[in-house]
Amino acid sequence: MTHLTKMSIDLIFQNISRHIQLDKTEADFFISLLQSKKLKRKEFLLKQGDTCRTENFIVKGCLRTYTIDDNGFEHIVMFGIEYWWVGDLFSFLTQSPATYFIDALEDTEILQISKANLDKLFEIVPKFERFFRLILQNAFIAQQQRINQNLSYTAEQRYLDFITKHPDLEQRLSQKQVSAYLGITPVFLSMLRKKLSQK
Amino acid sequence: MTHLTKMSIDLIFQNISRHIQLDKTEADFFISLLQSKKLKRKEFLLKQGDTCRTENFIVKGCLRTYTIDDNGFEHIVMFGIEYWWVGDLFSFLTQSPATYFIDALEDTEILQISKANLDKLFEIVPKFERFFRLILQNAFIAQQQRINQNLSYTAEQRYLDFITKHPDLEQRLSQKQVSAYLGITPVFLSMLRKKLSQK
DNA sequence: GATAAAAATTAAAGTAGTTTAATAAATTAC
DNA sequence: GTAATTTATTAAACTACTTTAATTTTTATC
Repeated sequence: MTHLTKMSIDLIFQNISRHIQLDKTEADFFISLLQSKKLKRKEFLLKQGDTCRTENFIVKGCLRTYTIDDNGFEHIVMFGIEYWWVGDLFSFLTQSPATYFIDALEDTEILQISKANLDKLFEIVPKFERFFRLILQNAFIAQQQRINQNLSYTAEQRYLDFITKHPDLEQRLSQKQVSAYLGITPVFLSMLRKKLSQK
Repeated sequence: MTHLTKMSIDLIFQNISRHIQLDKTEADFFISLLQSKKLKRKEFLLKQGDTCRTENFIVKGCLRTYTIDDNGFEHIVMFGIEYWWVGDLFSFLTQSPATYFIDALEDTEILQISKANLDKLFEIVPKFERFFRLILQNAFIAQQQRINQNLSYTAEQRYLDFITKHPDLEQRLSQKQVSAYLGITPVFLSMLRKKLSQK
């Protein structure tokens, strides 16, 4: 745990002010509930089975939330980059063992809020109920779209959609990570890319 | 639009009181914002391209939210039964054309709240921000689990998981609907069932 | 209660995506 | 800066799931 920088504070308020307006007292109180943390590439934020004790706002870097199946294959349920909130929500809310692993794909800096502090925040500044409802709404809609695409599209269509919708992310990720998100093998993604490049 | 019955009012308060507590004035105000509607089996609540003007609480019956792909196949992103809220959230929030079709798989009764009335509700009884945040949290977690299963499991595993987790639903749905939810063809589901029954 | 329509079953041929394995290219680490 | 490790490519054999089509069973309709 390191000291909160001015830059990271600015960044999180930039995110928050898109949804709710805070006065000075509310803003200061919110900041007092946060802790800063840095993760080296490949370092874990959460391991399956541990309890997720914080919700995490990414100031800089890239995280992935994933599982490992019975055959040892990784499956990525979400990536997180700057401005995203990440965590294992179920584990966080119920303080029960986590379903997911979360680790850093780049050196990453996050701001953390504990469950106790978030509960306190909701109680003292109820506006934050609204903030997290809005964040959740967006995440819910994005997830529903992904479910629909997984049902409706071929791997090729999903890949094309991914690079169109997230050109920024595609730059930062290895093909292995992209394939683990799309639900195909790295070998097949390589074949798709070859085929598409020949068109 | 029909009159709100005592039964449907009781049912929605049963749902709400699991998350927030209301006094008489708040409860009466909430009820004044609702409208009741009945749908016959096969009737549409929403069609792709139309604007989703209400969020809908199911009092009785069963709805499905789905898309139709370029080849005319239906893909179900969610079922809704008693106590569930359904709608096309993106279309509802932005009042833009809907992505999804929603229709009734059984004769169904719902309670509806319009966007204007929900906005008013949040303003006058902010506790409802919390209520919808909690509803959304649960829906988000369930969707994330489904994404993970679509990535990690074979069709057989997903089917077994579905009937274990939703034995009630399985009873009420045709195999065609179940297959459109699992992301496989009705033919393949039939083959799976035969194989499993022989074990 | 007969007829029509929709859903489920079965089988056989076809295909999108996997697996395995070998090689090449890129990245990491000392 | 070189060795070691990880990632990407390619090809060939394989399999989970689809497609088509014919038949049976169930459900809906008047």
